[in-house]
Amino acid sequence: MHASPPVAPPRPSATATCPTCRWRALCLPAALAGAALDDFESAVAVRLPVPRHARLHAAGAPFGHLYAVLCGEFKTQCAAPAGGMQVTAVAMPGDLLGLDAVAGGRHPGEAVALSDSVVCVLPYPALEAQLAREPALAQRFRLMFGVELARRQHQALWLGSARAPQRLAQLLLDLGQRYAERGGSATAFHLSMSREDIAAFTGLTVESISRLLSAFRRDGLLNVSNRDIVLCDPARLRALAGPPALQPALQPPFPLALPLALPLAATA
Amino acid sequence: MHASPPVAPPRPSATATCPTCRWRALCLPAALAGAALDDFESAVAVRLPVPRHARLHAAGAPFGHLYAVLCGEFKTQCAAPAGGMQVTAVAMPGDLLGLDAVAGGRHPGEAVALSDSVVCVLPYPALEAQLAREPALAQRFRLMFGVELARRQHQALWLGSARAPQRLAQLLLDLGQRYAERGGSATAFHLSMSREDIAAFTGLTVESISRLLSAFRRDGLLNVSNRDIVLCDPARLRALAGPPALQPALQPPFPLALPLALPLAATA
DNA sequence: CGTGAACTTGACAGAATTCAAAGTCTGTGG
DNA sequence: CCACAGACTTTGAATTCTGTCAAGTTCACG
Repeated sequence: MHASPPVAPPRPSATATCPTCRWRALCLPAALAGAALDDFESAVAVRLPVPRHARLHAAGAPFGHLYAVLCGEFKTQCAAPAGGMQVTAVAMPGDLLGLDAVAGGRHPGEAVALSDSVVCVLPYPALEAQLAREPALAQRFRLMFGVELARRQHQALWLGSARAPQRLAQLLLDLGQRYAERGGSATAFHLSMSREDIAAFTGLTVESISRLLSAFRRDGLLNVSNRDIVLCDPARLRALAGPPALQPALQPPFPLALPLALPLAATA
Repeated sequence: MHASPPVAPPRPSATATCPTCRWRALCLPAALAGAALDDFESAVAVRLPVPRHARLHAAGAPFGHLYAVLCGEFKTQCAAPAGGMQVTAVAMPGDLLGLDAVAGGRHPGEAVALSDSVVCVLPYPALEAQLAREPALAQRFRLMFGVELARRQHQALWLGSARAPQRLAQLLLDLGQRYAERGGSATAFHLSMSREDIAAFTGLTVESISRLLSAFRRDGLLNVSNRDIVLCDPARLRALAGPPALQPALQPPFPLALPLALPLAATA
């Protein structure tokens, strides 16, 4: 039992295609259909299996492709000032990897598979060409960029202002929500991250994570055995975690009707 | 003496236009010229003065426009779980405000002017229309999105893994670098943020900031009197701060020549 | 010149890390 | 199938860092 969404097929093999992909609605080609979708499919030249613990790309590697997670999970991590690795993101099926390299021309961190995974390789120059041809695709791309940005911002929010228990609660709820979006359970799932990964993501130490999980269990908030976790009291966990990230409206792209009202409240 | 880059004109009044704008190379229309630039200029319907401490938009406000900072500085802040405000970003001339709202359809936080400022209001629907017509503009937009994403990621990195002195050093160096990019000094500038803002940005308390500034001064790293700061020993400060964010290559968009090499290093 | 906000400094308490050790799981090879 | 080695996880002190509380000081503005 490895794959995280319990319902997921054990290995949607490297022969999948966008038109039939289970995760298309979450992914970049969500906005496409017909010929445009076929075009996109042929631009996605390669489906690349990445075994657990293998590195999809190194830190500092030149940016050539974006990757769409087809199956499995990834972490991206950067060398932290203090010597360790800071995990900056966790990617699930449908998520895009490599957006943080668009600006710099190289990947700021490395991406490592947390479980046996498959990615779709999107050569960026080819993708850009298609973005220029397909406004709907370009819009979708901006939306996914925006989701990623909002996610990082929210992450910076709680990394900066939340204490240890809030941070862990935030992570667990976020994982659960994302599993739920993918057809799994929001309250019972398998942790693909080790305690060390969780620590590196929350900005805490392994020991703190372990202690917190024990404390949460004592308080009846969750049940955890090895890497299988059940959130028994999501409501209380949410209360503990504080305000959630505001939900990205992934479906409705943009309603074109906005009066140019310019409220300017002075706060003096 | 308010404006941050000492060289800047005191008030590039609301009559400026993109073709003559001092910050165009840093801003969205950097890639445009001629008729396309004029088109963009006419889409930027309004230049809006925002007095110090006034709010450009509220938290949770529906997303209608992006804002380009023409003059002055802004902070964006969100309500933190613990009750206070967490400052999530500082925007300077040429920067875009509101990108974090593209995905959610509403602004996750509020934007407040740190000094008397002027913004260019970009109605997002009109901008999207133009992005569809002008691939160069769209590419530039993605680049700025990417810079913002990389910035947040780097921020999350040090918020998660750095101790208090590193965090403050990181902020001061980042501010200096951005002033330098705008024609000011990287080592001597005016802090438009209050100690409270600095604390809310670094995830520390006002008292810690104050103590750290004093300690840095004792160590000969900097000189600070009120809000005027001079970084005396940038090298040592950099060493203290740890690895900097990798520099976004803002000028060269993308070299179109990338072999599809797929290295797959196992880290077992 | 006075008032209030912003900033600085000190003493103390609490939170989280560090150091240290024991316990548990996983996968390998017999 | 079982035993073993190494990695991962848990738990327990002691230490360090940062926040909290409580002054006092300086600065900006009327």
